[in-house]
Amino acid sequence: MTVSSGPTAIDVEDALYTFVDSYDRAYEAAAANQQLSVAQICVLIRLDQRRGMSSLATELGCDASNITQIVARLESRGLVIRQPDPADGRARLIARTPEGDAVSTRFDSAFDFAREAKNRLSTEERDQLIVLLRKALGG
Amino acid sequence: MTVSSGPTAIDVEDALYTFVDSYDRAYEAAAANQQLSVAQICVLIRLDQRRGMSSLATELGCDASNITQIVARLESRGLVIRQPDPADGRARLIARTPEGDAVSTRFDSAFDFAREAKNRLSTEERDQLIVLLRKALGG
DNA sequence: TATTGTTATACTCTATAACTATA
DNA sequence: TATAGTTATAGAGTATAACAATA
Repeated sequence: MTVSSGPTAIDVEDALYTFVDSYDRAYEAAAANQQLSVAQICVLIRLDQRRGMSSLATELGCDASNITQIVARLESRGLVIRQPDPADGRARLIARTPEGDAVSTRFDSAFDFAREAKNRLSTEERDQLIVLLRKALGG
Repeated sequence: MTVSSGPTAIDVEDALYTFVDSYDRAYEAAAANQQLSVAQICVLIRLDQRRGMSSLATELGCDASNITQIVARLESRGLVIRQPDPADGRARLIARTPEGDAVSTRFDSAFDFAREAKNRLSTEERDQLIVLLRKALGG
């Protein structure tokens, strides 16, 4: 009876935790790199097309009043603007300003974690990883 | 010239984002299930052995004053206690109460995301996933 | 009536700075 | 002097409730 020295020496759950934690820390660091919080970046990068607040709240899984505040801070920094929705007098369309576009682009450059992870794998390994992650997620 | 219909039809970066996002949401939901924030759970589950505040701050990558407040809230809910450190008059040792142990255990039950992910994979697939995640992380 | 968004409020997370007590 | 922890403070994230305007 011997103890395995292969990959099973550590648990999948540990490996997942380590990876997720690293991902999250890198994401937060990249946001901080642009002097933005994760919440602010999450809104900003979802504005490739202008859109309403409620769809943002739904997609991000938070209350609409939360989006109001985050957008207000982004607007006060000149990264987004609120426009009236010609099709619905109640709604506002949020759009990135040119400066908001620039910050969003710089964030994409700064967040290199996923790109680097990808680059460390061969084409076959990438396919394997996608299959395994999808299977692990179920549904 | 045909378009691939295999796993490469989606990107590794997308798969990683989806997985991490699902993991994070499940973690937060499990914490909320115990009426605790993620920050509070992060402290609570690291108290299997009693320990000082500064080591918690270092491990969690935050300021000591932050730990002071989180511990104060956990203490006010009866989940941890602050004890004097017999070996260092400046330090306090934080320990879980029996109720804190119970909440920590219930959190472990509630957070079934990683366990479920593991259970969807065969032994060989688990080994593959560990290898790929470690390689993707580099170093 | 239902929906979109805002405002007021309250609690939590978080860091910085200043502080006390001890090493 | 350096370290462990606290307190005060301020900005940000978050939800709930009440609200105005519009559909």
